[in-house]
Amino acid sequence: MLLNFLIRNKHVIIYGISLAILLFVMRWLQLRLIIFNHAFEIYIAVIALIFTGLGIWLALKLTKPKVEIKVVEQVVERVHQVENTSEFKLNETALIESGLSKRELEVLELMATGLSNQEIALKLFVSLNTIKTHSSKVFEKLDVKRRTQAVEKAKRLSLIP
Amino acid sequence: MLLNFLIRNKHVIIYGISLAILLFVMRWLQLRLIIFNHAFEIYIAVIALIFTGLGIWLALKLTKPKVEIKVVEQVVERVHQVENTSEFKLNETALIESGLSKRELEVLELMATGLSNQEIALKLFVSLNTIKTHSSKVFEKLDVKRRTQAVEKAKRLSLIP
DNA sequence: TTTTTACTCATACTTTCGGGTGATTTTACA
DNA sequence: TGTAAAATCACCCGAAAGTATGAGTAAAAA
Repeated sequence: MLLNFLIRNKHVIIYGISLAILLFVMRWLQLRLIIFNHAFEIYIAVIALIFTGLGIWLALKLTKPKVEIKVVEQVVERVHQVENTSEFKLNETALIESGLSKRELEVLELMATGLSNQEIALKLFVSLNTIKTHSSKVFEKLDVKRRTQAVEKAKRLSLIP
Repeated sequence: MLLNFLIRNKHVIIYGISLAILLFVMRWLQLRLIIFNHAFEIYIAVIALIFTGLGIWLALKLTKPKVEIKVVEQVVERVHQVENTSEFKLNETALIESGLSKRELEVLELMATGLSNQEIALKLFVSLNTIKTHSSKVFEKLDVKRRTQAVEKAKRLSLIP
């Protein structure tokens, strides 16, 4: 349907509309900037910067991290706490068993670095509420109550370095 | 050296030069495009597109490639609770430098196990407020803002296992 | 002996966390 | 193409964490 089409191409449409609006604004701005010397160059530079930023934003937003987790075989369990010197080996088995999703693991990792939920949200380009949801699920899946416990347990299970 | 500097900032330099050239070309193009109606809009659109592309390229170029996790087969030996031969060596120097007192270090250690302030207070037979005071001092001395950061930093400094 | 330091505790206040609920949107897959 | 899981976001509310300030006490250092 048309509606479906519109929804599916939301990003593109928003992008197009933004571009149109920007063109209009720029056109309007030109009328009063034109009186200055080099206004044109400044104008172009501003546009270039804005759209470079937009491009970066687009790339970050639309790029999907192609992370795939495949399980072929599970052999044995047990964790070993080798005093790692720079060599961290993710315990795939424990990861699967924990049931953590990609995103949840990502949040957990950032959590372990000591970031607040707000900081994590900013880093991942999502809202604070989203991070709260993720972290809640992490706690649930790791069967802990606090982020400090989650980090401690995750390290013990070699889910994070 | 200068050469090194140039190489290291290759991307930025190329970007800057491209921008300059583009400005120049655009300026030149303007002279013959200006005669058409809406030439300006076309002009801007072209710039917008080019720089959007540039932004995308930049983002893709500067962003670390996405990771792909694959599990094929795990050969894990059973390590039976050899569970640390306790090879933790406290970094005395770092401890002195940090200026942490005995009690503060104690609180920090319990913190690292994921205990809440209330739990720590119960464990040490002191009031919650006392623990809050201690933890505040710990954060201050470690120059961090949150307990998760404190734990992370303390581990890095080998103040705790 | 005086001073300093560590430890203790309190009150008041702000911020962050975490639980609970519900909803929409993507994505993957059968 | 419909369904299930994952990801996103919102709002409320209570608990926990953290800040600021002040203060009393005991032990160590001067």
